[in-house]
Amino acid sequence: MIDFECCGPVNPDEIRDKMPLADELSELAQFFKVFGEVSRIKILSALYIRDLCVCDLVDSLGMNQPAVSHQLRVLRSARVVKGRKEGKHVYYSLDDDHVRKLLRDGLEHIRGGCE
Amino acid sequence: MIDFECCGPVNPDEIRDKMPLADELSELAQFFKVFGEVSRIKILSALYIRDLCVCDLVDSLGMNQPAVSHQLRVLRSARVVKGRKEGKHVYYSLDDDHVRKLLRDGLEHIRGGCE
DNA sequence: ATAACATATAAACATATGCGCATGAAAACA
DNA sequence: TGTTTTCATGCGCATATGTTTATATGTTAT
Repeated sequence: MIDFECCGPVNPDEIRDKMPLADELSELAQFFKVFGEVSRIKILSALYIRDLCVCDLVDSLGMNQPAVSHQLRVLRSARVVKGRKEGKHVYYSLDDDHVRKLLRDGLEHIRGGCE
Repeated sequence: MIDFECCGPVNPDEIRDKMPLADELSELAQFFKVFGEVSRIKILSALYIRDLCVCDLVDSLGMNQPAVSHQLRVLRSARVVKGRKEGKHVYYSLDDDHVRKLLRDGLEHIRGGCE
């Protein structure tokens, strides 16, 4: 009877009660997922340097224009970047300092920051 | 001729030079990707409360045992959690305060933290 | 040693997602 | 108005990844 009955002094209900709501967890995962793709990280790290229009991103990153647009759409939906129209161009920028901070912290961490 | 020639006063080389190395970007994306899945976020948010063994996680989260083990493997590989063996059980915990901080910041953000 | 339990792993399947191609929409300019 | 430019979107394909089922590994207790 492989039933995996539990064991320790832990009450499952106690854990569940202390955890964030299911909706919040979904949203949180969705938020992190946006940062978890190389092409999007590339775009974000470029926008970290300065605001750029789509064609700038295409030229700087060596990606297809539709690919850039597609990922920008994902980033926009997640409110990670925002775009402003200037004439023919649409200039994109990181949405807020929170995003900036997250990118900086992430880099620090993988660069072997303090543990 | 759909060529998407560029435009602004931006030198593509300048952007590329200022960006992190390709390897770092890959690693960074990989790191964030680990947090970008509901099942993993669930596990992490449970471990945020206290160290737990696999069967505790199974009971608390209502996930399959192999599913939990599988995701723990991913988390372990990314050095996001670590496990210590105690008798029959393997107790898992968040790897370091960096992870803890990231989870807290993420939650703050999606809960409509200051912008 | 055998049985029971805790965890890890393997294989198969379903789903999600990124990319490339073609096209569409909107704006600037002739 | 027609053309060019810039960007967005829809579709199809290939791949990656999560979940489930079944099984293997390892540990404790009888």
